[in-house]
Amino acid sequence: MLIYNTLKRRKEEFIPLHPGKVRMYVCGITAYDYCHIGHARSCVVFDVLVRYLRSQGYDVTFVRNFTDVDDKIIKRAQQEKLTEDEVAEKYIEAFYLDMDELNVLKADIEPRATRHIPEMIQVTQVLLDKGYAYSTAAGDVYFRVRKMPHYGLLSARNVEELQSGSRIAPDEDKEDPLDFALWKAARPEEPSWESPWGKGRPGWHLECTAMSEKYLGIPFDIHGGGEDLTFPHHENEKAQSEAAFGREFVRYWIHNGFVRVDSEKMSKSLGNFITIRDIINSFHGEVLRFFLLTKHYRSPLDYSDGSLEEAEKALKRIYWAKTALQKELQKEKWSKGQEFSEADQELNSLSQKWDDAMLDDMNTAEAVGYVFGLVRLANRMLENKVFRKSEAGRDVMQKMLDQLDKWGHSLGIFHRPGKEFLEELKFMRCRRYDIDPEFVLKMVQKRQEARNNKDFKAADEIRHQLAEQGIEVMDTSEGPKWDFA
RNA sequence: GGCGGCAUAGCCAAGUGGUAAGGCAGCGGUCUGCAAAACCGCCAUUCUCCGGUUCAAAUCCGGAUGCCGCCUCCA
Repeated sequence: MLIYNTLKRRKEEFIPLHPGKVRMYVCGITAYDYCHIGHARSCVVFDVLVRYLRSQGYDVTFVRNFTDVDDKIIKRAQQEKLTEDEVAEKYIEAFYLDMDELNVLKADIEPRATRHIPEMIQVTQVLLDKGYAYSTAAGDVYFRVRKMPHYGLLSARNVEELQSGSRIAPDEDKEDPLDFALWKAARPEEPSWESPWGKGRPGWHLECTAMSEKYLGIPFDIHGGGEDLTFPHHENEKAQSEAAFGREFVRYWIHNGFVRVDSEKMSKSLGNFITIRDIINSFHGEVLRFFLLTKHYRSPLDYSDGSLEEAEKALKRIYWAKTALQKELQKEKWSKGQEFSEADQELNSLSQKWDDAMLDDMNTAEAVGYVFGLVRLANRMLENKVFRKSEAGRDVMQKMLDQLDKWGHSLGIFHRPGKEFLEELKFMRCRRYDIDPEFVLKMVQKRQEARNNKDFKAADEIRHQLAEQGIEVMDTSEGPKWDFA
């Protein structure tokens, strides 16, 4: 598999350190607020990476942390009149609920910073012993950035430029403005832990070093996160880890692109963020997940309500085909004769292309294109009566469904029973447009009565009435059905 | 100011040297009492612009313009 390594700034063949095993660490959330679509993207992207690596036969150990001690949590605790622990607990719980909606799997290990204070103190002590860190009279401990010769390699900047362009607040106690805190001396009213340097709390970057070393060992294979973490977080994490352990920290650095709104980064500080729970009020979680995968993970992704509507329609198309296949396969009698090797070959070809796309830096956008290739193939074949009724056709149909399942397993979508999912979508739409499904059903029944009486004029009137609300009535062999246009 | 990225149809979007995937919208046809879905056909001689390299460029190089990100907490 080819993976774009931020450190090298190019795609590289992914070769794990231990054959068949992948050790992967992704920076999780700071638990002080509800997750927005940007968090959703990061979580979904790395969830797909884990799923796909597993589908390729790798034994993946996936660690995703929770930052539960931090300035923002402290501030939030004061605002909400809760303890820091309660704040973290509240938003971690919310995180899990959101991830369930998005069908994001739990990581194998989900460590929290506050439960690894001794490990962090130990790393700090090693850095002090090795001369990479220094403590101040105030009880802070800082990392000596200039002592690391390759500092800046990951984020493509050099220390001189950082210095000159510095918006870094000079700190009286720091030897150098570039130095960053490993340990912060306690301030009143803030959570703190005993340490050899007095009471205090860990700096942000330290937890990832301590916990990844503990659960994965160094070096490990993949470290991921949003691209805004590249600097300073990952750069600092890398520096302190390599200084402490004296060897390479991470082999492949993977960063996902931002979600944007009106061409601007979605972020807390800009206040233009939309939370996951806002979305799933009116859109199915799977629609959001699908939308997030329709663009390559490293590109910026523009969010709008319209783009979700579009994703919903596209996803619906896939489920329609899935439902049609499932329905055909319920038959019990099948006829002999006629092969459908062309369809079979096309299916194989799509399967190959899909893997090629995923193996090339996880190109889910291209891969989704091949899913539609299958949808079109399935629909086309389903037009053929002989195909639908023959054993050979049945085998191809089953293979199509299996393929869809397999792809869906990696992408974390298309896994719902088709009919059920389409009903759920309909329900979401009713809620979004404030339409009463009972009322619609009544109208549909009324129209059917008119139709039975051959009163097509009255029937059409109801059709038009419903159409004004964006509702289509479909006359099928199983009676009338309705859905949004 | 420094560093980095992006620019493909009405919209979204894939495509890093071999002649423009896919989705949405739209148009024509089949099907239908009328529709919807589905199917068939159409929908970028061209990839922001200007130069260059090459038998061959959306893809490589140089320049211009526009947009965005990082350099401060941020997925």
